[in-house]
Amino acid sequence: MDAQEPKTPTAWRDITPDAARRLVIAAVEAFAERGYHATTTRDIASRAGMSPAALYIHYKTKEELLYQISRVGHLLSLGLLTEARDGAGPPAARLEAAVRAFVRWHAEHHTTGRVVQYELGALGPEHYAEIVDLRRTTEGVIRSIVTDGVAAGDFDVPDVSGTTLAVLSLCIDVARWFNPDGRRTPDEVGELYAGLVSRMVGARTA
Amino acid sequence: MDAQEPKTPTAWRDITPDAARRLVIAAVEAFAERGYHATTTRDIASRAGMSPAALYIHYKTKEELLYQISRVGHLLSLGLLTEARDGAGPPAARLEAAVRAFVRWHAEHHTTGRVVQYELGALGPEHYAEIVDLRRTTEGVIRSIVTDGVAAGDFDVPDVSGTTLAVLSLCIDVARWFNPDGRRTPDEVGELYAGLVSRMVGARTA
DNA sequence: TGCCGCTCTGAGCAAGCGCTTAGCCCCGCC
DNA sequence: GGCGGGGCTAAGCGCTTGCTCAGAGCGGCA
Repeated sequence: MDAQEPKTPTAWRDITPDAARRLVIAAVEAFAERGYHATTTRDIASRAGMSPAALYIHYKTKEELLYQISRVGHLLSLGLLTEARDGAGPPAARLEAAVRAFVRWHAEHHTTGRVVQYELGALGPEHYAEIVDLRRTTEGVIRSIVTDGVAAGDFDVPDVSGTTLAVLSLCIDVARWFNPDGRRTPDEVGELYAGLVSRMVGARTA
Repeated sequence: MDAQEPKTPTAWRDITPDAARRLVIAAVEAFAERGYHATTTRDIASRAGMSPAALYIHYKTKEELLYQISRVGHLLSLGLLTEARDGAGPPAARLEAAVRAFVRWHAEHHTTGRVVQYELGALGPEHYAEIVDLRRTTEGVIRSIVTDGVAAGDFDVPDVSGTTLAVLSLCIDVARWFNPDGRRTPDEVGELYAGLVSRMVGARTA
């Protein structure tokens, strides 16, 4: 377990002050490992190298920590997706690029991904609603690429809505099973999944 | 919410005595709704219509309840899968049957499925090890069908291991997003997914 | 009728939870 | 050189948690 050096994932680079950033990183690790409800504020604080009370100087509640992680995580992955959608090239290439980037992110940041994808039920009602909205947007981005492909005659998709759901679901679940000590690198998983998704939408082999 | 009649899912039919069965069903609902750690023994007991203390007559701990649910759930879905694998017909048909059954089960019993698939981290070490073993077996069943298809020249799968993982992942994640009030019935999702998986493995169109 | 054993309850214990408070340290500014 | 305020800690409050225990109710058997 000593391979886990205390690197700062790029996601949290611009959180200040330093203590606040250490707290989010500690919270991500703890939430991903044990789940939100099984994680104590004492655990988060001690991982960040401070006393339990110090947490409350930077965050009002434990839930607010989860909310920040969830918000930033969703915005980042949504950004990757929109970038791919707005890129150049035919729908097939853009869908592959989107899947590659999305999957790569969920593998690379699989701890954050786990929190983002599987702990949102612990959010308070208004934060939950906000996150659900982001998720709907995310789904919309993939759907639009699929729709483009169908319209262009490049894809063969009988059920656009269902297939979109399945593609998104497949990519999201990477955060659950990905193991950095496993056989595949994030890039390799992204490549594999891009190919699988191409087949799912019946993309014309160029 | 009154559409939720207190039916007895077939999975728990043969648990006796009656109170013990009511407790598992209550626990499945509660765990699926809020997660294992956010569920209190008082909540489970009151859903089952009894006092908190009564739970401990039938189960030693709250974790044992989770273990029973996890064990039975894994065995049931594993049974469906092996049945499909050992059925008649070419690999393509058997893979489709497996996916159809597995997905249908995870949609129909999506509450149980959620607990089975997403709460196993809360199991104690020895129970966890036992469940992980069942999961390896499950993966092996799908892999063997894929391998059969490749050997028969019916599938085009560059990466058997990775594709198997993706297929399993896709099916499992149904438990997370499936909504019984949504547009799709379990049968429809099973059908959709069987088609998508066929494409993923590059099955020869019969 | 008397007794046993199974099921269940009311009351409650020890531990751990999220979070608060009072006060200390220390750095920058006048 | 004094002081104000942000960052931090030790202590602990009020509450909930998983779980226990002594005893009540009751059906079946002798």
